[in-house]
Amino acid sequence: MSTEQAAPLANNFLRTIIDDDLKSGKHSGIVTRFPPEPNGYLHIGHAKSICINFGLARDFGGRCHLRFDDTNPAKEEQEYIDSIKESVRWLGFDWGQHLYYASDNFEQLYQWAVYLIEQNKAYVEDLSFEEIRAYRGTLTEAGKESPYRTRSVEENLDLFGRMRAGEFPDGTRVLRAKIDMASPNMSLRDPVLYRILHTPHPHVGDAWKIYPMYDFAHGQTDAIEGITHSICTLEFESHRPLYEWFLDNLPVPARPRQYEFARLNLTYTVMSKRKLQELVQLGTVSGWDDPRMPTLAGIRRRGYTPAAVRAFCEQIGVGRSDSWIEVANLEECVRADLNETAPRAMAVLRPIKLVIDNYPADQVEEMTAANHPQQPEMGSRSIYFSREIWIDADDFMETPSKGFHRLTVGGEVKLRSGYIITCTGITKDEQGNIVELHGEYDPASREGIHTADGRKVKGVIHWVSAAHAVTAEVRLFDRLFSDPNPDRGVADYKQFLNPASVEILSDCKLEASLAGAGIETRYQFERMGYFRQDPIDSLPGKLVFNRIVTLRDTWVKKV
RNA sequence: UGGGGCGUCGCCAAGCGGUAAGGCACCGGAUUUUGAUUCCGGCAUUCCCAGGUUCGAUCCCUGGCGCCCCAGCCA
Repeated sequence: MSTEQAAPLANNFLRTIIDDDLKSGKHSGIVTRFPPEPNGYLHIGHAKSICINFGLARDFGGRCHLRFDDTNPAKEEQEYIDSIKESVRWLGFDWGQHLYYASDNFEQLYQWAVYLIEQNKAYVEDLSFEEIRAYRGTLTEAGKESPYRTRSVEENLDLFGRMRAGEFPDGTRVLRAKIDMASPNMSLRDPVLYRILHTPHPHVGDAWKIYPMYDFAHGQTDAIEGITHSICTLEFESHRPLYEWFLDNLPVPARPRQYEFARLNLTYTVMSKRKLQELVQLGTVSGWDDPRMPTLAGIRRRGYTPAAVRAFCEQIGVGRSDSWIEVANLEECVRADLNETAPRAMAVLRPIKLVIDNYPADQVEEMTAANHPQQPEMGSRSIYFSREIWIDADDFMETPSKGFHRLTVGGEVKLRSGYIITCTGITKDEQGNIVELHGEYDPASREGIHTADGRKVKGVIHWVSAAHAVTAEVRLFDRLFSDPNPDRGVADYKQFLNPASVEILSDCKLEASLAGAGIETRYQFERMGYFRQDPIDSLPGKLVFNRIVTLRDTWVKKV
């Protein structure tokens, strides 16, 4: 009898490796880590890494650390440390007590550097930045050994100690590992271990004047924390031999392994921190949390749910081949989640008035509308019907195109949760613009979409009673770029910016129940998409809703 | 043309020598007071190409082709 898991997880190469390690007894449990450098805001690509690392730990009964890879104080700030923690928590993951900083290991790393010097495996380099580069050789030519490579252990120890003491200015010396200047792998040509930086550090203050490089810190930190599987992106693959060299040549307490996966690329967006930063600085977007940004702060503000982002990461899988995921995939995950959980409501975005001439001017009816058509347990709410209502301009066409089955003069349409109405005429101003529509309702049509004579009305549109409507601003977002791959080629990615990536509608008419909308509640404005109040700009007296994502629309595609 | 990787449906992705999972997209059709949802059905005789090994190859071998990464005192 086998005792297999009820819900088999999608397989991927990392799970296979872990499965094997657990079965062979190499490890009795796994420890992973998510190691961001606090030099910016996290984006959807980081979400993939977070889901992989925390997800693997969860699925295999291990643990995942949150570790700040803070080895370069010149780029790091407390603000980023805070935002990263917040984003990881928002995504739904918990590192428990396991919050670490690479910088908390600076003393140990320093001692290990001294150890390497004593083993004659590291030396202090006096060559300039330019000279080091020249000596390094090229991809096809071996490098040359530095004249300082043969310094005595004593001199190296003395110089390195003085580097730490702050005796030398920035850039004047570095500590290098003595490996192989002729290695075909560039990262093994005597890599720099430490550089002098008289810069205060966001976590350890001004305790240090020298800081370890990523390569000298990462693997050793993994070993100190007991990480079993150190998972990073593909571009670090060529660093793996160096990662292992340090573990082989230092008295580290454990032997972690590095594995690489393909980073996430999304169509219609740029992911590089540098470019996102530029968009913020140029004012192209309102900030790191602009709802159009692929940052976690941005999609969070827009209204994407953590569950949807997690589902997306699960769905795209993990592999080693460079991939470009279509944004439609992400959007579909958001719809799938919101369709289940979002209560329905009606909102008219581009209002046009419809006067129902045969409805008493002083009458108001209270009608009941289900909050979710497939989930009666979500209850219902009251909406009001009166003589004058708002309908969406897009739902009326004076000269309808073929296939249009919304309102047109002489045509009839069902008002969702209301009556069937017929449009009897249009009132226009001198310029010929439509001022208002006129119509008549069928008192016997509250239920269903059949007319008194048994015909079936094809169109159902949303509406809001003019006397009861709440006015709000609604922001509609589109993709930031109009090209599927703005990052491609040498051309400036900014030329692909979508000039219409945001549309602000300031006179939208919402049903009264929305006036008390909670800031966290996501609604489906029927037929218009999913919306939520902007957590920053929406105020009690001035409602502002963001459109999170549209509904699928098979009609616009046919037009 | 140094080294390291990758190449399975439009986009992802399982597959690990035994005769191509799944998701998204797309195309039908049903249900529907959201042109939404849901539901049913369709969607790779073929796995970059060419040889080879084998009874049998997407999986092994050889040779091509294409793409990505590496020459920061960034991570």
